Amino acid sequence: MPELPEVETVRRGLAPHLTGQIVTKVVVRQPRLRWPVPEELAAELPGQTIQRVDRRAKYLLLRTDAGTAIFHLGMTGRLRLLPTAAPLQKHDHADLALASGQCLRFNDSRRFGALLWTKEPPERHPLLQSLGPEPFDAVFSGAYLHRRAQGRTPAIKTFIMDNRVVVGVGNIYANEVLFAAGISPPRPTGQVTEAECDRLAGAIREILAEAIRQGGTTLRDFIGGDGEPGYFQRSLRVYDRHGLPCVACGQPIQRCRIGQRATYYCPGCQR
DNA sequence: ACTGGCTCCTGAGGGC
DNA sequence: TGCCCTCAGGAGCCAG
Repeated sequence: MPELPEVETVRRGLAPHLTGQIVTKVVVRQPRLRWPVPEELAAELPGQTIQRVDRRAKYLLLRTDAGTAIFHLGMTGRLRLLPTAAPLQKHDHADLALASGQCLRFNDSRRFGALLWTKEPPERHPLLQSLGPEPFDAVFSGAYLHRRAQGRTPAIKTFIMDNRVVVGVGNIYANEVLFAAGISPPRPTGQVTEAECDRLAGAIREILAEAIRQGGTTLRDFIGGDGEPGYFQRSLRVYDRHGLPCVACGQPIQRCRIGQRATYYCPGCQR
Protein backbone atom coordinates (compact mmCIF):
# COMPACT_ATOMS: atom_id res chain seq x y z
CA MET A 1 0.00 0.00 0.00
CA PRO A 2 1.83 3.01 -1.26
CA GLU A 3 2.08 5.87 1.16
CA LEU A 4 4.09 9.02 0.53
CA PRO A 5 7.49 7.33 1.05
CA GLU A 6 6.71 4.67 -1.52
CA VAL A 7 5.43 7.17 -4.03
CA GLU A 8 8.62 9.17 -3.56
CA THR A 9 10.63 5.98 -3.96
CA VAL A 10 8.81 5.22 -7.20
CA ARG A 11 9.42 8.77 -8.40
CA ARG A 12 13.14 8.57 -7.69
CA GLY A 13 13.34 5.22 -9.43
CA LEU A 14 11.45 6.31 -12.51
CA ALA A 15 12.70 9.87 -12.98
CA PRO A 16 16.10 9.05 -14.53
CA HIS A 17 14.46 6.62 -16.97
CA LEU A 18 11.56 8.89 -17.95
CA THR A 19 13.07 12.37 -18.04
CA GLY A 20 13.77 13.40 -21.63
CA GLN A 21 11.86 10.44 -23.05
CA ILE A 22 9.29 10.88 -25.80
CA VAL A 23 5.94 9.21 -25.26
CA THR A 24 5.06 7.46 -28.52
CA LYS A 25 1.72 5.89 -27.65
CA VAL A 26 -0.82 5.62 -24.86
CA VAL A 27 -2.80 2.40 -24.47
CA VAL A 28 -5.71 2.38 -22.03
CA ARG A 29 -7.25 -1.06 -21.51
CA GLN A 30 -9.38 -0.21 -18.49
CA PRO A 31 -10.49 3.43 -18.36
CA ARG A 32 -12.64 2.91 -15.27
CA LEU A 33 -10.21 3.73 -12.50
CA ARG A 34 -10.94 5.97 -9.49
CA TRP A 35 -12.04 8.46 -12.11
CA PRO A 36 -12.39 7.71 -15.82
CA VAL A 37 -9.10 8.06 -17.68
CA PRO A 38 -9.69 11.14 -19.86
CA GLU A 39 -9.73 10.49 -23.60
CA GLU A 40 -7.54 13.56 -24.11
CA LEU A 41 -4.64 11.66 -22.55
CA ALA A 42 -4.26 9.23 -25.47
CA ALA A 43 -4.87 12.04 -27.94
CA GLU A 44 -2.54 14.69 -26.55
CA LEU A 45 0.31 12.96 -24.71
CA PRO A 46 1.88 11.00 -27.61
CA GLY A 47 4.70 12.95 -29.26
CA GLN A 48 5.43 14.85 -26.07
CA THR A 49 8.72 14.78 -24.19
CA ILE A 50 8.59 14.14 -20.45
CA GLN A 51 10.36 17.18 -19.02
CA ARG A 52 10.15 16.34 -15.34
CA VAL A 53 8.83 13.69 -12.96
CA ASP A 54 7.53 15.34 -9.81
CA ARG A 55 5.54 14.35 -6.78
CA ARG A 56 2.86 16.33 -4.94
CA ALA A 57 1.37 14.50 -1.94
CA LYS A 58 0.81 10.98 -3.29
CA TYR A 59 0.36 12.15 -6.88
CA LEU A 60 3.07 11.53 -9.47
CA LEU A 61 3.31 14.25 -12.12
CA LEU A 62 4.78 13.60 -15.58
CA ARG A 63 5.19 17.08 -17.01
CA THR A 64 5.33 17.83 -20.72
CA ASP A 65 4.99 21.02 -22.74
CA ALA A 66 1.41 20.08 -23.70
CA GLY A 67 0.19 19.08 -20.27
CA THR A 68 0.78 16.85 -17.27
CA ALA A 69 -0.10 13.20 -16.75
CA ILE A 70 -1.12 12.62 -13.14
CA PHE A 71 -0.86 9.18 -11.55
CA HIS A 72 -2.22 8.14 -8.17
CA LEU A 73 -1.39 4.62 -6.99
CA GLY A 74 -4.35 4.30 -4.64
CA MET A 75 -4.02 1.15 -2.56
CA THR A 76 -2.60 -1.35 -4.99
CA GLY A 77 -1.23 0.66 -7.91
CA ARG A 78 2.13 -0.26 -9.41
CA LEU A 79 4.16 1.47 -12.07
CA ARG A 80 6.86 -0.50 -13.83
CA LEU A 81 9.19 0.06 -16.73
CA LEU A 82 9.08 -2.94 -19.03
CA PRO A 83 9.86 -3.84 -22.61
CA THR A 84 6.84 -2.75 -24.65
CA ALA A 85 6.29 -6.34 -25.75
CA ALA A 86 6.23 -7.71 -22.20
CA PRO A 87 3.28 -10.06 -21.71
CA LEU A 88 0.24 -8.54 -20.06
CA GLN A 89 -0.75 -9.48 -16.56
CA LYS A 90 -4.09 -9.24 -14.85
CA HIS A 91 -5.03 -5.63 -14.03
CA ASP A 92 -2.48 -4.04 -16.40
CA HIS A 93 -4.76 -1.07 -17.11
CA ALA A 94 -2.59 1.35 -19.09
CA ASP A 95 0.74 1.69 -20.91
CA LEU A 96 2.72 4.76 -21.83
CA ALA A 97 5.00 3.55 -24.63
CA LEU A 98 8.33 5.36 -24.91
CA ALA A 99 10.64 6.02 -27.83
CA SER A 100 13.29 3.94 -26.04
CA GLY A 101 11.23 0.79 -26.65
CA GLN A 102 10.23 0.55 -23.03
CA CYS A 103 6.82 1.24 -21.63
CA LEU A 104 5.55 2.53 -18.32
CA ARG A 105 2.88 0.05 -17.31
CA PHE A 106 0.19 0.81 -14.71
CA ASN A 107 -1.25 -2.15 -12.83
CA ASP A 108 -3.90 -1.69 -10.13
CA SER A 109 -6.03 -4.59 -8.93
CA ARG A 110 -8.39 -2.55 -6.78
CA ARG A 111 -8.62 0.40 -9.14
CA PHE A 112 -8.44 2.97 -6.36
CA GLY A 113 -5.69 4.59 -8.38
CA ALA A 114 -6.01 7.20 -11.07
CA LEU A 115 -4.52 8.34 -14.37
CA LEU A 116 -5.46 11.86 -15.35
CA TRP A 117 -4.40 14.53 -17.79
CA THR A 118 -4.40 18.27 -17.37
CA LYS A 119 -3.30 21.06 -19.66
CA GLU A 120 -3.28 23.55 -16.79
CA PRO A 121 -0.45 23.72 -14.28
CA PRO A 122 -1.20 20.63 -12.16
CA GLU A 123 -1.14 22.68 -8.96
CA ARG A 124 -4.43 24.16 -10.16
CA HIS A 125 -6.06 20.80 -10.78
CA PRO A 126 -9.13 20.36 -8.54
CA LEU A 127 -7.55 17.33 -6.88
CA LEU A 128 -4.35 19.17 -6.02
CA GLN A 129 -5.34 22.75 -5.40
CA SER A 130 -6.59 22.41 -1.82
CA LEU A 131 -3.81 20.16 -0.56
CA GLY A 132 -1.96 21.20 2.58
CA PRO A 133 1.82 21.54 2.84
CA GLU A 134 4.28 18.73 2.25
CA PRO A 135 5.67 17.44 5.57
CA PHE A 136 9.12 18.68 4.54
CA ASP A 137 7.93 22.20 3.69
CA ALA A 138 9.32 24.99 5.83
CA VAL A 139 5.77 26.11 6.67
CA PHE A 140 4.95 22.75 8.24
CA SER A 141 5.76 22.96 11.94
CA GLY A 142 4.36 22.35 15.40
CA ALA A 143 3.16 25.94 15.53
CA TYR A 144 1.36 25.47 12.22
CA LEU A 145 -0.32 22.27 13.44
CA HIS A 146 -1.30 23.89 16.71
CA ARG A 147 -2.83 26.88 14.96
CA ARG A 148 -4.86 24.66 12.62
CA ALA A 149 -5.95 22.46 15.54
CA GLN A 150 -7.69 25.22 17.46
CA GLY A 151 -11.38 24.61 18.10
CA ARG A 152 -11.45 21.19 16.46
CA THR A 153 -13.16 18.39 18.35
CA PRO A 154 -12.50 15.27 16.21
CA ALA A 155 -9.69 12.85 16.98
CA ILE A 156 -6.11 14.00 16.45
CA LYS A 157 -5.55 10.93 14.30
CA THR A 158 -8.22 12.04 11.84
CA PHE A 159 -6.70 15.53 11.83
CA ILE A 160 -3.20 14.47 10.80
CA MET A 161 -4.64 12.23 8.07
CA ASP A 162 -6.50 15.20 6.56
CA ASN A 163 -4.80 16.17 3.29
CA ARG A 164 -5.84 19.77 3.75
CA VAL A 165 -3.78 19.91 6.94
CA VAL A 166 -0.69 18.03 5.80
CA VAL A 167 -0.25 15.56 2.95
CA GLY A 168 1.20 12.09 2.95
CA VAL A 169 0.13 10.72 6.34
CA GLY A 170 -1.85 7.54 5.64
CA ASN A 171 -3.33 5.20 8.21
CA ILE A 172 -0.19 3.20 8.92
CA TYR A 173 2.01 6.24 9.47
CA ALA A 174 -0.67 8.04 11.47
CA ASN A 175 -0.58 5.20 13.99
CA GLU A 176 3.22 5.13 14.08
CA VAL A 177 3.59 8.89 14.32
CA LEU A 178 1.18 9.18 17.25
CA PHE A 179 3.05 6.44 19.08
CA ALA A 180 6.35 8.21 18.48
CA ALA A 181 4.88 11.47 19.78
CA GLY A 182 3.25 9.81 22.82
CA ILE A 183 -0.22 11.07 21.93
CA SER A 184 -3.39 8.98 22.21
CA PRO A 185 -5.14 8.71 18.81
CA PRO A 186 -8.70 9.58 19.99
CA ARG A 187 -7.65 12.78 21.78
CA PRO A 188 -9.75 15.73 20.66
CA THR A 189 -7.59 17.72 18.27
CA GLY A 190 -8.10 21.06 19.99
CA GLN A 191 -6.81 19.66 23.30
CA VAL A 192 -3.38 18.81 21.93
CA THR A 193 -0.85 21.27 23.35
CA GLU A 194 1.70 23.24 21.39
CA ALA A 195 4.53 21.15 22.87
CA GLU A 196 2.74 18.01 21.71
CA CYS A 197 2.19 19.52 18.26
CA ASP A 198 5.93 20.14 18.09
CA ARG A 199 6.58 16.48 18.84
CA LEU A 200 3.92 15.48 16.33
CA ALA A 201 5.32 17.59 13.51
CA GLY A 202 8.80 16.28 14.27
CA ALA A 203 7.60 12.68 14.32
CA ILE A 204 5.79 13.10 10.98
CA ARG A 205 8.90 14.47 9.32
CA GLU A 206 11.28 11.96 10.88
CA ILE A 207 9.22 8.84 10.28
CA LEU A 208 8.39 9.74 6.68
CA ALA A 209 12.01 10.69 5.98
CA GLU A 210 13.26 7.44 7.49
CA ALA A 211 10.75 5.46 5.43
CA ILE A 212 11.91 7.23 2.26
CA ARG A 213 15.49 6.44 3.17
CA GLN A 214 14.68 2.77 3.65
CA GLY A 215 12.51 2.71 0.53
CA GLY A 216 15.57 3.76 -1.40
CA THR A 217 17.21 0.45 -0.63
CA THR A 218 14.52 -1.39 -2.57
CA LEU A 219 14.58 0.94 -5.57
CA ARG A 220 15.78 -1.77 -7.90
CA ASP A 221 12.80 -3.94 -7.04
CA PHE A 222 10.47 -1.27 -8.32
CA ILE A 223 12.36 -0.89 -11.56
CA GLY A 224 12.82 -4.60 -12.07
CA GLY A 225 9.26 -5.14 -11.16
CA ASP A 226 9.75 -8.31 -9.19
CA GLY A 227 9.04 -7.18 -5.69
CA GLU A 228 7.79 -4.49 -3.47
CA PRO A 229 9.48 -2.76 -0.59
CA GLY A 230 8.92 -4.32 2.78
CA TYR A 231 10.72 -1.70 4.78
CA PHE A 232 7.77 -0.61 6.85
CA GLN A 233 7.06 -4.11 8.08
CA ARG A 234 10.34 -4.07 9.97
CA SER A 235 9.87 -0.64 11.48
CA LEU A 236 6.27 -0.84 12.65
CA ARG A 237 5.94 -0.39 16.38
CA VAL A 238 2.14 -0.37 16.85
CA TYR A 239 0.41 -0.93 13.52
CA ASP A 240 -1.10 -4.42 13.25
CA ARG A 241 0.36 -5.35 16.66
CA HIS A 242 -2.95 -5.73 18.48
CA GLY A 243 -2.41 -7.65 21.75
CA LEU A 244 1.37 -7.81 21.36
CA PRO A 245 3.59 -6.15 23.99
CA CYS A 246 4.52 -2.51 23.47
CA VAL A 247 8.15 -2.25 22.40
CA ALA A 248 8.68 0.47 25.01
CA CYS A 249 6.70 -0.57 28.12
CA GLY A 250 5.44 -4.10 27.46
CA GLN A 251 1.75 -3.34 27.85
CA PRO A 252 -0.49 -4.95 25.23
CA ILE A 253 -1.15 -2.79 22.18
CA GLN A 254 -4.82 -1.82 21.97
CA ARG A 255 -6.95 -1.64 18.86
CA CYS A 256 -9.98 0.52 18.18
CA ARG A 257 -11.65 2.23 15.22
CA ILE A 258 -11.43 5.92 14.51
CA GLY A 259 -13.17 7.31 11.45
CA GLN A 260 -13.70 3.78 10.08
CA ARG A 261 -9.96 3.14 10.29
CA ALA A 262 -8.10 0.51 12.28
CA THR A 263 -6.24 2.32 15.06
CA TYR A 264 -3.47 0.86 17.22
CA TYR A 265 -1.90 2.45 20.28
CA CYS A 266 -0.20 1.78 23.59
CA PRO A 267 -2.38 2.94 26.51
CA GLY A 268 0.73 3.22 28.68
CA CYS A 269 2.92 5.31 26.39
CA GLN A 270 0.27 7.43 24.67
CA ARG A 271 -1.76 10.02 26.58
C1' DA B 1 -17.56 25.77 7.85
C1' DC B 2 -17.31 21.27 9.82
C1' DT B 3 -17.83 16.55 10.28
C1' DG B 4 -19.11 11.87 10.02
C1' DG B 5 -20.32 8.26 6.99
C1' DC B 6 -20.47 6.20 2.41
C1' DT B 7 -18.37 4.69 -1.65
C1' DC B 8 -15.43 2.76 -5.29
C1' DC B 9 -12.73 -2.36 -5.93
C1' DT B 10 -10.39 -6.89 -5.36
C1' DG B 11 -7.98 -10.27 -2.78
C1' DA B 12 -6.66 -12.13 1.62
C1' DG B 13 -7.96 -14.49 5.54
C1' DG B 14 -11.04 -16.41 9.06
C1' DG B 15 -14.82 -19.39 10.31
C1' DC B 16 -17.50 -23.35 9.65
C1' DT C 1 -11.62 -28.76 0.46
C1' DG C 2 -14.55 -25.11 -0.36
C1' DC C 3 -17.56 -21.48 0.22
C1' DC C 4 -19.07 -17.22 2.20
C1' DC C 5 -18.47 -13.32 4.83
C1' DT C 6 -15.73 -9.52 6.48
C1' DC C 7 -12.19 -6.50 6.19
C1' DA C 8 -8.54 -3.54 4.39
C1' DG C 9 -7.64 1.12 2.61
C1' DG C 10 -7.13 6.76 -0.13
C1' DA C 11 -9.74 10.24 -0.40
C1' DG C 12 -13.59 12.55 -2.82
C1' DC C 13 -18.26 13.38 -2.08
C1' DC C 14 -22.50 14.43 0.13
C1' DA C 15 -25.83 14.95 3.67
C1' DG C 16 -26.74 16.75 8.09
